[in-house]
Amino acid sequence: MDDADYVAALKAMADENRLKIIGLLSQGTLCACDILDHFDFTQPTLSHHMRVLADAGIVTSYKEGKWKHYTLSEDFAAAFFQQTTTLLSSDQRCVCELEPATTKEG
Amino acid sequence: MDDADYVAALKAMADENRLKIIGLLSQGTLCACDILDHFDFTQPTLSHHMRVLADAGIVTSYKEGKWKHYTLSEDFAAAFFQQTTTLLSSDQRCVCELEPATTKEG
DNA sequence: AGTTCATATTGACGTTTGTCTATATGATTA
DNA sequence: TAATCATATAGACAAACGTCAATATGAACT
Repeated sequence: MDDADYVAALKAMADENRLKIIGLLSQGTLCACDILDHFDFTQPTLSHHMRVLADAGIVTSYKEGKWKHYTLSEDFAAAFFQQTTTLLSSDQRCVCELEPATTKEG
Repeated sequence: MDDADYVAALKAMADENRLKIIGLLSQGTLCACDILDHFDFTQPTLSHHMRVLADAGIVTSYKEGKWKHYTLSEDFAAAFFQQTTTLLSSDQRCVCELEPATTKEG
């Protein structure tokens, strides 16, 4: 997980509902239908949120017939902790020195 | 740091430039003018970013004459790590059970 | 008192984001 | 084959967001 991945993960986590989804999945694999039961928003909204979390590398999924099961990515927690440690530790190299000053292409 | 504070912190961190500011400040206190030297954006943009970080409880500041110095909040790192641990640990209570289902008033 | 410097505030603008309704797609069942 | 169920996609919309130029405010200096 490099700095860009860390920012992407933070952006994905920086939504109340997506954070709750992550918390649910930390307890174990769930299908979309089970996840949806925990919220008041519509199915397309959930589909959108799961897409955001998957694109950020936070969750992975597999199909089982009609059902799609989601689970937290295997190495996400460790990588996120490691990046957070790097960011907040005063004896690490400054994160601004690890990236070129140029703007990333969108 | 409760769940709402954690979401607020994540939102504040979920910007590439603000994340770099946090990284800079993890090395020690800096005045706004020194922070600005590390970036290409304008002074009002920095002021806005610092406001966001301060409101999220990530940085604190003090004035010294014309200068305003910023520093990471004393307990931010520990609190952020603690909340992250709670979120991602499979043996903790689910974060969705710690909050009522009602939408927070904006 | 006027000037310079450091920083905050205001308002505008283009972009991004969360949510919905409607619809499409794929799997299963009768 | 049609109906049902699970989920993704498309498009619209309002709100939020990052950035800028212009301006205001406060501190220090001359």
